[in-house]
Amino acid sequence: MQKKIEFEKSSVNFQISYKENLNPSQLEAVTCTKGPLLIIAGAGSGKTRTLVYRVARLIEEGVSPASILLLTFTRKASQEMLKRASLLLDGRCGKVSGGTFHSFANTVLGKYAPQIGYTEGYSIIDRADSESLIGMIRKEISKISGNRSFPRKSTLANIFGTAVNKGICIEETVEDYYNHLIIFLDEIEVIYEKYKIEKIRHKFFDYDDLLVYLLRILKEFPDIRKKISAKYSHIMVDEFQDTNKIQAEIIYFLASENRNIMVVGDDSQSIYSFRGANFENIMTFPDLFPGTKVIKLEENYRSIQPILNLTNIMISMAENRYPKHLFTKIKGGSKPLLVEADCENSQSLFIVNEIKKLKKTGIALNEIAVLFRAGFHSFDLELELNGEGLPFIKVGGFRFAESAHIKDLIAIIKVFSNHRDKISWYRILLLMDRIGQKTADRLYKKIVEEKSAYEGLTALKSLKVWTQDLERLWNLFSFFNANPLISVTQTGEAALEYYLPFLKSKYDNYPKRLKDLEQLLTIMDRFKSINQFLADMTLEPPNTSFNDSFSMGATDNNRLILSTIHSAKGLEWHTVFVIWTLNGRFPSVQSFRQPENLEEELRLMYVAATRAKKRLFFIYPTNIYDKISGTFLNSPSCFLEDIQENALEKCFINR
DNA sequence: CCACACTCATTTTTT
DNA sequence: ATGAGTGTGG
Repeated sequence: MQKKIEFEKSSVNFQISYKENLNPSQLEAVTCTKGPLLIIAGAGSGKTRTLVYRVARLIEEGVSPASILLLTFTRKASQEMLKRASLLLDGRCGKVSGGTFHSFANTVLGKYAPQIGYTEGYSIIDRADSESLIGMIRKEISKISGNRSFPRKSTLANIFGTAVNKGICIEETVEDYYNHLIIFLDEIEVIYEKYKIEKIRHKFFDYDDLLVYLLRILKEFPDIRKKISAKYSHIMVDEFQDTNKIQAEIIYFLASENRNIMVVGDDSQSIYSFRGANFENIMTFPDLFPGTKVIKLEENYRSIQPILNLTNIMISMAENRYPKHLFTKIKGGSKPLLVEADCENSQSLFIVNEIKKLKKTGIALNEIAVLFRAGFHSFDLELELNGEGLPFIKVGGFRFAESAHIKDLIAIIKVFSNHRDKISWYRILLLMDRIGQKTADRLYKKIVEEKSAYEGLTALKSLKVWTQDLERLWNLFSFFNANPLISVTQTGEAALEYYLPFLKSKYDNYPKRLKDLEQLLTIMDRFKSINQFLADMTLEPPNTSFNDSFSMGATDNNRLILSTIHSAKGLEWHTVFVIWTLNGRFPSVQSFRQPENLEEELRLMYVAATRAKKRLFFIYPTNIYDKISGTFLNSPSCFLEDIQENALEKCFINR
């Protein structure tokens, strides 16, 4: 300690006064810039602040920005941090390499994919694409079909994802997590093998592949590993509790040369185990990197004490591996409130009412959030908010990029970029009249024989099925062909012109969808190349749906936030409403079966509660009929029911 | 071979 | 409310 202070005084003159802006633990985390470091950061303990200051500190110490790697959960998070660091220090911070594991993998693979046989580039497929590919294989295989209970393509995708992310085989996955499907094990395995082959044939990477292949390159090519890991002298990983085994291994190899690796996480906030995240990663980190220094951040700067009292009780119900006790210096405030409503609509009305009251006391709408377990939980509330003219923005749940019309338009652009893309061709062809499965199949086979989409389409001209739709598509591609230098947006505009008739005939709410597509065109404006746009769309799809019936123009950023809890990670608001805290819904009925699932639900509730700065409400409707169990759900979430009145106030409301 | 209408089962969370 | 499978008619 003594030494460090002298060092700070003598050798470098820092622009920023770290000591005045950070508490002792934070300061230690920021100034310890050599060797492996594990930060256990409780909710609201200034984790982001610490990362931001550490970036600035490293740069002030003379580390080149490009050799700092900041891996975060979403790209928005890293951009936000680097922006804050830039404000703190200067523009150099913006040059730090930052992003998600997936986008980082994409950058590396862009350079080294030829090493693993992907010589002519690749496309990244999102979840929906990978499901359609699986669906095609599934159809071929299930001539045995007629069996209704054969798993759907989405279930199959889940099984495959779980297997990869947990690093276990299909058999084990089915046994452990999908035991009711064990009778189909053979078929599932066949489909999986075919899926892998198809991906390679089409040069597709799904989300998991990005990580898998990155790891493979790091593992199997020591010279490349050396090069990459030497490049990044300092690595920081945020939300480490939500990384999986593959990601932990990637970290291990990336840090192999310099060993200046800092990971930040909170085992109590691990909420992604369904995706293979393993908070054991936090526990085993010190074994992976001997000599790891562990620092705990326990002072909470976000919430008032009454909220912390409650969340401390909640998390004490979990098996806590790194025990911590959060405290705050923020005084006063009122106890969290648990509200029973007699039906879903009175739950919504209660919230609308409270929001109106808060507005009157001067709280901005964007300082208020309503959080829920699943995307559809907010439907009734959305109607009510629309009726009241309260503007809101919804984050999480159904995604903009996954809606059919967006995917349709993107499919056109995709086959332009990669004319072998089977998934997209099917999408485009099946839109057309008189073309179904079989014809699409035939046409696709002919198209891939040619060198480009344009030539492929030209080759179809002689066929009987040549229709007006195909003629129009051919026109579009000959336009692309004749104008190779048009911008991304111009490409999109031309594609939209082609697509418009389909949009009109397919959807009766087409003006609304057209607005989405126009929105997409403005997004495209930011990109220099089509491939960059496509990669970005899949790696970081816009996560809000434009529920803009009441967008109200200019007040854009002053809107109420509706969000899934997963999407609310890391954020905070003055007031938080958690809805549907009904036993059987949250925790969900399914999670009662396995204790570890139940525990994850508890952590999820903990994450929701710790988002609140000043006021916290839990609301649940009663008398909800549950089809699965055939009973009526009436009690509050078991995570809240037994908490005493001195930590949680309770009340009832009726319409 | 395709379109359309009907049935049954199914509902998290996301890069 | 939505998707996937089935059956029928063009």
